[in-house]
Amino acid sequence: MGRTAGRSPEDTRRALLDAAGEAIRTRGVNATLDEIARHAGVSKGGLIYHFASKDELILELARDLLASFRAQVEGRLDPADTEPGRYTRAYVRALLAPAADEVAVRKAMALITQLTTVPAVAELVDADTRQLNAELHADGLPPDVLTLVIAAADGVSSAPLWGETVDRPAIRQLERRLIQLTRQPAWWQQLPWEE
Amino acid sequence: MGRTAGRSPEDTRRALLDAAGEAIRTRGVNATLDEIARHAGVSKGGLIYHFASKDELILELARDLLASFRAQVEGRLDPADTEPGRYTRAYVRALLAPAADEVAVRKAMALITQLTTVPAVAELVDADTRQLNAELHADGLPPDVLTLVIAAADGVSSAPLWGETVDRPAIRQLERRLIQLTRQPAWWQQLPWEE
DNA sequence: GTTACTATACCGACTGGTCGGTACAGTAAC
DNA sequence: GTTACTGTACCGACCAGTCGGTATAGTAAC
Repeated sequence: MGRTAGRSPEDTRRALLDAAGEAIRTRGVNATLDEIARHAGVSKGGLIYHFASKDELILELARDLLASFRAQVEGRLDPADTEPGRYTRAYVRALLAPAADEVAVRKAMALITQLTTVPAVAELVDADTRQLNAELHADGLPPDVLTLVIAAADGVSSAPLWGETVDRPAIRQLERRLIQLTRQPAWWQQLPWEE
Repeated sequence: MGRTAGRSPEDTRRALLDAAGEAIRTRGVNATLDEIARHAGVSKGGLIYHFASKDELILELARDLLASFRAQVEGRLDPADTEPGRYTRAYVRALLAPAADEVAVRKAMALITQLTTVPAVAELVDADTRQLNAELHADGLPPDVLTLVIAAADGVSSAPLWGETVDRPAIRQLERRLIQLTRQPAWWQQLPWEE
């Protein structure tokens, strides 16, 4: 048999990556190739046609996730915003914003942690993190404020790892406050010091 | 052969749990029983003697990690501190303090995320998180301040997941500021609102 | 406009190795 | 004699990767 449905190879590839993500997120990296393939409406042979090995599939999935996260951040840059901290604000929005793809972004975090068992992926993630951090630190905010804002954003995005579902309104408020902080870094730095 | 070294069964059990943690942290849940056993200086048969199955070993490891984290938090409760937010402060200290076991606590986070691929562990973690959250919310702090403090602490502890090593001084400062915040929640709530 | 051929995009049966778990006989410490 | 193992041998399941086959689209000579 050949191309049965009117689906383009690129669509199949996409479907395979999505299916792999879904499967690995729930079942871990021991998710079967067969399982992934079938979930994408393809046979195992078809999967292998697109991705030579399981490791390659996983590596490609990792690349895809990192790239899409980058795109999320970049997409949330405010063109009208030229003040220091604009990139940090986009970062916060990407991690906290309750858009339709918010779930996707945050679930991706949980997924990546699974993928890092493949050494090549671990390196990839490490390099990407370093790069992202460098960009954030070149954003013009005082380091101590940046540390807080990044930590808070990361914390919220890591919450689903523990199965917890944080309530939306609280996150929205936190988002607004964090962004406000990047505009008034002095506020945080002037927290009165007792003792 | 029999008991070769003068090691108590409890020590062997401990060694097995530690070895399992180390192996799974680096190689994922597909780490071999044989591998784990040898790393603990025990044969595979010896491992099975203590843990009937791999799932049981993993489940026990998860229990151990959760319990030791609880112990960490409890151990950092200040007996002289009776103000609202005392439990939250212990939580922050447990996650951010640069003690000798700090690395252990934070690495444990990365490990647990691996273990959650076993459904029973996922439930366990979920239940534990819910409980912990309930205790934190019953700590007398305003919810919005609590959200920030928890998120920031979680964020720092999740950083090693991405391979990044955050610099100590920055974390120490953040720790002090977060604890300060729990003592002056109004400060955060009075962050001026422009726009 | 039919024939011939090629490239693409798969299918699915099979294989070879890996790994969890079992079984058991022996053995050293307590 | 019980506990706490060692060491070996083995079974069965599962699974990644291989491979021969197949359907379809495109191309191009005639």
